[in-house]
Amino acid sequence: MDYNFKEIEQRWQQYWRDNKVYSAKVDNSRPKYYVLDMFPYPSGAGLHVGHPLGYIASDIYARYKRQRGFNVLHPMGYDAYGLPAEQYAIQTGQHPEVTTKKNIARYREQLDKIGFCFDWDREVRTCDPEYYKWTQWAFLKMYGSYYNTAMDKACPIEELVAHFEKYGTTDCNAHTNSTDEFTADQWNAMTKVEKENTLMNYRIAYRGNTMVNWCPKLGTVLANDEVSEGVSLRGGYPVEQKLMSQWCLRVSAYAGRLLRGLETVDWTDSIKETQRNWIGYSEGAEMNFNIAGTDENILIFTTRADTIFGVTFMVLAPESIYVEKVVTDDQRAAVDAYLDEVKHKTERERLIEKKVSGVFSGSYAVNPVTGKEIPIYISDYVLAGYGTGAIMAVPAHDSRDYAFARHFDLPIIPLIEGADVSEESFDAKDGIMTNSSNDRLQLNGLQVKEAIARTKEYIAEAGIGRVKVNYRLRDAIFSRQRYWGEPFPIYYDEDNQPQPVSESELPLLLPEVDKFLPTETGEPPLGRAQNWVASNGRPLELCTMPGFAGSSAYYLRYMDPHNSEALVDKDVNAYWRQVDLYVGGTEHATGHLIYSRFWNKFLYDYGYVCEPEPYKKLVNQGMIQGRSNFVYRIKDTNKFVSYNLKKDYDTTPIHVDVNIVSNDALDIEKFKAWRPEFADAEFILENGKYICGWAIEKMSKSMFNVVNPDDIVDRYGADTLRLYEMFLGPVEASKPWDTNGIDGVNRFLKRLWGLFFDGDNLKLTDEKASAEALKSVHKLIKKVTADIEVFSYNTSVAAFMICINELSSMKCAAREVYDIIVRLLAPFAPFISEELWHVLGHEGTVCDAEWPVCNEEYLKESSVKYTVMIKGRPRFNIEVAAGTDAKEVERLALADPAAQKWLEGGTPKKVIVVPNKLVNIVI
RNA sequence: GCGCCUGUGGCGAAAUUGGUAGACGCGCUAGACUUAGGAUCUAGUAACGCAAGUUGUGUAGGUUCGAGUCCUAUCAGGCGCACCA
Repeated sequence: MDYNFKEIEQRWQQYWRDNKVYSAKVDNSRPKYYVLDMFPYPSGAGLHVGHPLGYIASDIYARYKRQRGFNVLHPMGYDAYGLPAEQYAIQTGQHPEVTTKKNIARYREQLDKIGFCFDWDREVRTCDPEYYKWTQWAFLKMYGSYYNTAMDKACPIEELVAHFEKYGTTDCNAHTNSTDEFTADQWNAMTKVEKENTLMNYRIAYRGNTMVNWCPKLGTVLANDEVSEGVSLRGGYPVEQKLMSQWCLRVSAYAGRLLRGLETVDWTDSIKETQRNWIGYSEGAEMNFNIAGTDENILIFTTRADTIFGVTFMVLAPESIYVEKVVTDDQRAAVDAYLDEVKHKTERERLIEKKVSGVFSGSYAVNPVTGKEIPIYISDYVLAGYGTGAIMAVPAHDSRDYAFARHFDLPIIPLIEGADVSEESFDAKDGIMTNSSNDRLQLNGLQVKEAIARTKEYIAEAGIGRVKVNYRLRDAIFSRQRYWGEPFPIYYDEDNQPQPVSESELPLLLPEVDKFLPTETGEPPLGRAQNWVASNGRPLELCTMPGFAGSSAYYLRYMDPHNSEALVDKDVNAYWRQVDLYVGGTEHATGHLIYSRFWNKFLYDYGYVCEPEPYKKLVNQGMIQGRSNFVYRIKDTNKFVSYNLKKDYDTTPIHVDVNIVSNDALDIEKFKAWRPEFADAEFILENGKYICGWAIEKMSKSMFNVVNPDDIVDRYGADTLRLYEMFLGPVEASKPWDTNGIDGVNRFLKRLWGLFFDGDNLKLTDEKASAEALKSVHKLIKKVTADIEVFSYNTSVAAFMICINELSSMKCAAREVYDIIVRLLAPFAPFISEELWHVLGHEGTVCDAEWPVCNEEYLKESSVKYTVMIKGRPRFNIEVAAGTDAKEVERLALADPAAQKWLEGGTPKKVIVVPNKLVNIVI
């Protein structure tokens, strides 16, 4: 009986499905373990061989944990809302739901073949109303909340209203982007609309006028993490800045907690660092600069308070609210011209040009420490969105201020001893202060760090500002002018004010539309829907939510996917708690992984979930690149020359489908059939073969290097695919796919099979295993157990191969040995393990087979080999009884004739004995 | 510019964390078997050298009896952030 993987895999796949082998249930008597993969967007192209890499890695871990007695939750679902299905719908008229369903079916088929232990009863789809009901529910909760900065958590907005009614904004600890202040009387005198508008400055989900990344080609706004270098990540279309009224999430209120939370999770340093960068903590001070001749102040933020004596001018962002207050009549025309110019530049142009521009406002500000008057400029090198949108410029110690000062010929005052600012600014926070003392504040002679601290103290004492922490993280823009997304549970009342749809009306279903394009009047596609009104007849919001909405809390829904009363039941959540192991790509470092943590923390604030962080450990699988093959056509002919002969000809490399190449040798017949123009191609061969060239490139259709996992499964079986993907290298590393090496692992499985069967007969016996065989297999237990814990699967697979080779050469047929091997192999190659598990006479399924324990007794050696090093090289070996002490080993080594030959009768300078390893003799 | 990561055979990669560098697999070479096949098995395979030996982990130093591993500098590649005050 040969290893018939096709038959085995089909049979067990069916069995697992029929018997719901991988279904998980809450069981308080057993410890839980939650293994999660980032769920895929079901694209039309299907899976290629790179996609399952992470799934295989997590599947191995999930199966391993189960064998170790954990109650494992390992679900899978689909991130089903997204742009590609909608773009496809626009082109073809095909409803995105139809496309999505079709793609999901295809994904499921591909995933099933690979033998994952997903609990499919828990599948979620973000576009399913039963699912997005809870996305909408969370949005309503955020709408009904504000961020209490004293308690450092979200609280009901009603509490804020009560505070306003009693005290106005006095002692109000609420996160806001508004600087407005009002008394209780003023609040109480406000109209309903005014109150609503004011509250929008506090809600966690709010409607705000913000500068957004507008992508005209896609007809929608994009989040910061969906834009890179001025173009959209999806599609690569140009993106411009535009002031728009949009739904936003007050993610910035959580910046501090998102930052601190990173210390409590087990993620790689690089991804934590990426998040830290994105959150952008900076500690500094806010200071008020009086506008000369008025009682108005300009608030600035600086991390270099110590440089206050070197401030020679101020700069406002063009969008700054202060601009209007400082423009004088004679500068009005110049300022307007500049603002106009800036507005017409896209962010991309601004970045590319990088030339100094700006305009004088006409006004002066008073330096609060020196009392000196300094000019106020307006320039786009200051960003409205960071800090206060206004800076104090210190050209001597900031390169951007320096460039500006040079351009406008403004004074440059050095403040650090020995700093040469004739050619460039001195930006380092290092040195001794100078030129920095007056009767109010003395910094001269201090180190920069001391000066910063001293200045901060002074600012507080003198009441001209305060110590302030600033974050780069901005609020998330939550509206998309698109069809294929979650509708907002929001309608607009008679005053055109947004109002929440009642929770009892959720889910608010996505309506049908005739076309998936904006309306003639430029409204989002939902504007085409008939009867798109709330139960009270008022019009509903036309935007939909962005992609990250549905993926932010999906891991919670898996815990309790069919609950119609709650996102997740409290007791159920208290059992599964959080994801213990999360596996996915690094591309979500600043998107999904931030939003999801934010969303989780918000739910945590209300006690809906019991853990402040959603993902305890994170493993980032690497990308699998493609390995392209090339043929070389001799110019102006239809003749192709083999790789190693091409240097004699003038050739053009042409991508050739990797599926008609094997070990870099071209299948000429298939090549001729591949494309009509190659039908009568001629070849110059080497050794009777046509050898192709190769290169590592991204796996993509256009490079003809896409390898489909289905093809591999058909040819070698899922177990071989799984083992090979793991054998390629560390899970975290990016590496090229090269089908060439797959024979090696396939051979391993065949050999294993061959150890069980001799023809149709079972070869195994109940004989006692030899000490040698036991040693080999217990070494394997030790190695594989240690490797799995650190995701070093490639070395595990190697260890299996070594063990099988050893058992094979010692002709071991002892059942007890193979019983252990099957248990160990089960997470890696579940199909063949399942089959062999039953061949060994076991009942049940191998995924419940107990994980074997290494018995160190078997590994003990009676004697130990020491390598003797002389002059830094291994020279000979000695063998001594196990447990011989170091002194004795040294004596034996020196007594050896070989050592004597090197020593030539002398004595060694030094002898080092490393226990059980080596003796180093220094002469 | 700031921050993080990675450099080891023809290729993918190992190295018990400071102890015989290159495990394991691919490829390659030779051989065996065979109704030539993209099957199986055996042996070899870092480089130089007939050999004893010598040299080898991007480069240059350093610490150490001993460095792929630790320290300093430097080069190359990748990733993240970026007029962030």
